[in-house]
Amino acid sequence: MARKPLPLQQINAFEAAARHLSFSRAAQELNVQQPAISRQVAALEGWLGIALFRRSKPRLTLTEEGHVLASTIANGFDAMHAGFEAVQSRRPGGEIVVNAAIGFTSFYLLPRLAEFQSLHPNIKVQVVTRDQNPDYELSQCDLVVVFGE
Amino acid sequence: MARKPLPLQQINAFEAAARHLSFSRAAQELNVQQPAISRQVAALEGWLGIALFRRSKPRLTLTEEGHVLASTIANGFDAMHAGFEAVQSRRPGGEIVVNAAIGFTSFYLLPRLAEFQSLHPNIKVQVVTRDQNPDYELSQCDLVVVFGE
DNA sequence: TAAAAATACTCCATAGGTATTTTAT
DNA sequence: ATAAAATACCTATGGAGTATTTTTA
Repeated sequence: MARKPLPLQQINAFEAAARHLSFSRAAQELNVQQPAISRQVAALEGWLGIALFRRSKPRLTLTEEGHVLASTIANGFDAMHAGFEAVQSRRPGGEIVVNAAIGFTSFYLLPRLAEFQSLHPNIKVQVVTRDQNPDYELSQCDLVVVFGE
Repeated sequence: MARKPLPLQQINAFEAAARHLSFSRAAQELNVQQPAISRQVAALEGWLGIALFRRSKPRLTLTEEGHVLASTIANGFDAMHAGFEAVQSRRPGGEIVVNAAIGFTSFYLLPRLAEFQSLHPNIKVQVVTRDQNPDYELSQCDLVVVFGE
């Protein structure tokens, strides 16, 4: 069940460097200096015991192994990006108006509201207590809590 | 061409926590303390503005969004693991014969050999100490360590 | 000789550790 | 009562920055 830990920082640097075929430009993209990329990539290569780039002019080129690794890492990143997209797109927004008696509100609703809010931070919940707002248009509420009848 | 940066550390912590459904056990797996996981996951949730876990006893449970994210991240990690497998499987095998003085061997070489071996399990390293094998054919060695001239 | 990468060195911010409190059952 | 997560506070190490050297076309 346990996974071998992935050297994620190094992977990150390598992924950018592989896309740009340039440590300097990769550094720009990640908002760091060129030596940072150089070191992370070197560390990854050292760890693997495999050269991932050919340091030859006029531009960097990927070795065979570098190619393989770069494309699978790209797939991995794509998968994760897609996951974030999916999660963030299903964030429901909007507002809910709940109408309930004051007792039910204080003893049941409010204690549970915090958790709900932390679960759905961008849903606005407005609680209208019937006792204090007797004239409130029930038709404007999304949820009305009634006991007995 | 540039990608949005992924919060990889947080993702890593979350991935382990999601698999174990426990911050404490995730911490064990990653060889850190429980608060580290707690903070990384909290940071990720804060960043997304979405709760990924329901902190309820007897065990942690994933929210809907947590589920989605966990499985896509798992896919991403799988892809990367596969990439490393692929690259490492084409690692060179074979045998290296190292010739060195006994002092250097015991104080420098041997302490580092274990790590090298775990990194390259299919490279056989044979260490020949000069002192104890004075007649060994140096030409049969792949690496001879010499100090002074 | 010019460009990009590697290296040497210093330093600091980010994580992580320890101790403790809070929470939920 | 207990087991796990959250919080507070401190520390330290990994990784970044600057300056410089090396490489190679």
